[in-house]
Amino acid sequence: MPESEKHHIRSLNVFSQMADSHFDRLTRGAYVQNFPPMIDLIAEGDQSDFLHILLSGSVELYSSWNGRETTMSTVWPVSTFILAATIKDAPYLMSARTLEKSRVVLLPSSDVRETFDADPDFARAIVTELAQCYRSVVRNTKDLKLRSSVERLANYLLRQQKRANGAAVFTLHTEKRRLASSLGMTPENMSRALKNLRAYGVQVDGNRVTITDQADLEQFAKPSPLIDDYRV
Amino acid sequence: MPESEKHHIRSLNVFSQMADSHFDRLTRGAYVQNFPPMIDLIAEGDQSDFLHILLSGSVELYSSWNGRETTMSTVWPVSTFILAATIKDAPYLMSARTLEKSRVVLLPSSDVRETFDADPDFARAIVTELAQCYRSVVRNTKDLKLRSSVERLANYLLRQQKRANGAAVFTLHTEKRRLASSLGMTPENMSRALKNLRAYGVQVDGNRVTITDQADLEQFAKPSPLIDDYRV
DNA sequence: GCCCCGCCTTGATAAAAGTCAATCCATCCA
DNA sequence: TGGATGGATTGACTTTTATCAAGGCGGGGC
Repeated sequence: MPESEKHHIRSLNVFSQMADSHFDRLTRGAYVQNFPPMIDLIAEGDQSDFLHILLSGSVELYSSWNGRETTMSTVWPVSTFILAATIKDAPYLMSARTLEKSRVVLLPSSDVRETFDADPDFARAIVTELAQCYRSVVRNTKDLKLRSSVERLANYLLRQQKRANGAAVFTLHTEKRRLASSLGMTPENMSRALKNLRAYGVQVDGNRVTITDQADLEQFAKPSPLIDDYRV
Repeated sequence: MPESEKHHIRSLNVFSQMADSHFDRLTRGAYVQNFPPMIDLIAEGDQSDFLHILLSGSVELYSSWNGRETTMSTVWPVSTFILAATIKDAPYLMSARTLEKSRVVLLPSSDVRETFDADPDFARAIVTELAQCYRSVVRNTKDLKLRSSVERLANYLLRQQKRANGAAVFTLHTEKRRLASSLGMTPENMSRALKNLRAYGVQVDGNRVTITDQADLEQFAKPSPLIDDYRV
């Protein structure tokens, strides 16, 4: 694994505080790989042999049941994914596929668990990361159970807008069909939901979104820090 | 805090492996309290000053938004709840209320975090517990997004049946309206869903459930270990 | 015992969301 | 350039789920 990329990974919260010696040992067993788009990295049910770290590109986590499929979340660089399975040494609950050409680091799960036991700073970072993941899923459950699909979409747009520094015009970085799936609706329903939001000052052209009436949209969406603020 | 109850708590996975000295220090700052039914222990948004442990009774975790409310999960003794907020020193994402008369231990969050840093065995146990919680929520999300309400109910019944050692007749320990909320539906819809399941060999009388055609129900519900097996 | 209250159920209706099919449109590639 | 491909949209329709209102039923308190 190239030094420059080690450096890149080192800056992740999970690795930033740990001892050099432990980090070196952890990355010694690691390897890096490039994948084309739409390649399955992980199938749900598999044993979790590696902790994955996405260096570039993007990865979709999804799940299937009875012929249906749903997007659970999308991973952007640089971040780890499927940490819980690694920690518990249990089967993956989600599948993962690349959306674009992606570069991924694979850290043997057993090394991660050993390092966890050896390095308190690493342990602290892992547990914080895991707590963060847990809280994300809880917020997502609240979004799903307490809001209608149009409300979920409206709040998603507001969150994306915030990530774009609050600009009135911003771009969707996700295919609409995937967005629909991750928000728990069909593409058709999502298309209509976007039309409904015109009444609250939302204009969409391709993946370019313009919010013409911020106050109106917010009054409709009623964003809450306990659901929508990823920092909480 | 009485010795007998310290002993009780000690048997929890989270505390069983840690050093005696650390356990003693942790429980020194703890206190125990009895609560009547339907008392709010925690309001979402509050700062997480204590890690809670339920000794007896039962506690409902719920969330609200825009005048709506949903049950997130029900806690049975003996277990901790709202661990992630304690670890992250962040506001609670869920509220908690007693359902019955309940006995609860309160451990100051700062003590928990200090002990985490001091005791590697405790750290290991906490991270395992947290990973378990995370995976529970992920499974719940899959249940919500991939299944219809009748399918969720059918699989819930099969899970409860398994907990009752697979007996054909078993009891629901949750009020139906709460069950409906936790499965993401209205009480009316749940009442009809139960009627629908008669066609697959489910008979319900009060909170007494009889499964007359196991194979038929399973063929309909299609339970999956990656959604329904809490051990995975 | 009897009344009240809260939960559960049922029916009628409405709203939300999904399905199916057709069309539009941009992009990629031969 | 032009055809093929796949996503996005739209319309018509069905299914699922929620809402509102009315009864039924059972347990607790007087």
